[in-house]
Amino acid sequence: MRYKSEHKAEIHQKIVEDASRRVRAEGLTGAAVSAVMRDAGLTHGGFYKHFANKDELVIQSLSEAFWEIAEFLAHAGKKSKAGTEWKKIVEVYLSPEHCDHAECGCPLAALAPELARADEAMKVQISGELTKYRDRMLPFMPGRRVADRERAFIVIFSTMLGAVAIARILPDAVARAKVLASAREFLLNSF
Amino acid sequence: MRYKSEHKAEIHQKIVEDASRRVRAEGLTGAAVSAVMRDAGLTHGGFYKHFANKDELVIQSLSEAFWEIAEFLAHAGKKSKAGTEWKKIVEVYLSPEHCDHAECGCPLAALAPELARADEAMKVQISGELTKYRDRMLPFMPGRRVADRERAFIVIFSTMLGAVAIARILPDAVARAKVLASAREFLLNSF
DNA sequence: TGTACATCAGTGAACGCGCGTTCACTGATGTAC
DNA sequence: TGTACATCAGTGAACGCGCGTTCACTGATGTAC
Repeated sequence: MRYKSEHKAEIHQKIVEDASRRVRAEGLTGAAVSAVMRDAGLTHGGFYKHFANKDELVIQSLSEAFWEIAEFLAHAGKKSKAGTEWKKIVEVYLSPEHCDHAECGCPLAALAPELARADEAMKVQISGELTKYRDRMLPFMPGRRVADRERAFIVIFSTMLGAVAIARILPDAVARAKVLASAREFLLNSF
Repeated sequence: MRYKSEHKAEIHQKIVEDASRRVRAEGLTGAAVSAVMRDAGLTHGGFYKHFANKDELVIQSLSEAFWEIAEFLAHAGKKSKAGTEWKKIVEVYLSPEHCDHAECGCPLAALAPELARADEAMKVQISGELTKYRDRMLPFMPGRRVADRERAFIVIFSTMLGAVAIARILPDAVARAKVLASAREFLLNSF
């Protein structure tokens, strides 16, 4: 059968978005070809009409993840008045909702060490995505000079992703909330 | 053939230490049964004379990893005078050496999101190891009351593991050093 | 306007691979007699 | 003291499983004549 001209692009995007959720929820190897195709209502054989190989899907799903979270945090930031956007970003990043929903959260909190172990070709792409993410967040970071905001990005996001990563290990919701709250108070009092 | 009474325990420990390195270097699935047995000079079939299953090895290798890094940081801390131990710990944790050698470093920096995705039975054990790690570090943390030191542990280790995790993604050594230095300066000026 | 053909997203059987796990077997040594 | 047997860490072939990937095929539709 033949399809409308938009059809292929829509299916492609559906696969990428599904893979992006799976990768964040289950790890870099969590988006199996047959699983993402099944979710798109197709069979595994058609995968290679959309992607050259599995790595291409992984890269695109990471790109999607970085884009989604940057969009989400930027929107949250924009609701605050100038100079305090970073506080709002800290609050939503360190919220129980973000902690409990890795599948639509920050790929750094969900995957950072796995990204570090990716092969050379993939790492080039990943660090490119990371740079875009940082540049997107930079206008909202505290500090007057660019260098100050770059340093603020590093320490704020390090602390946030570390706190979320630790919290997610804990089985007890109260303990998780305590970790998130400690990191939030610390950061909000630090700039 | 039969072996000396210590022999089995020695081989067991060798397997665990090797698996601990592999897991930190390559991820929670990075210590394949055949690989760790080959490294111990044995064949894969003998594995089940030492462990009930693969999960048991993973848990023991994580326990080993937490123990090793706690030992290392505690020794570093003890070299400093009372009240400043945490500064020494921050320095060695955020050193390029630690960043470049995940295989003998902190399992949180190397594996945190993967630990969060472990199944229920494993997570119970892992959060137990995390608690032991925290209790081991607590005497060195800044703050007079226990609650203060607990909060200090959370924010200091969140920031440190986040910074190391981000740095390890970057292909450029200078950029990595900058991330580590930013986090170090931030923490040292925060308590 | 009607017919023959090209296109191409999607199908599903098949492949090799690495993995965790099982199991009948080996053989050096400690132990019972 | 010498012999028969039990022990048990280690061996290596074999298993099923899920994975990424390939490929001959399908069939609805656009296009050329």
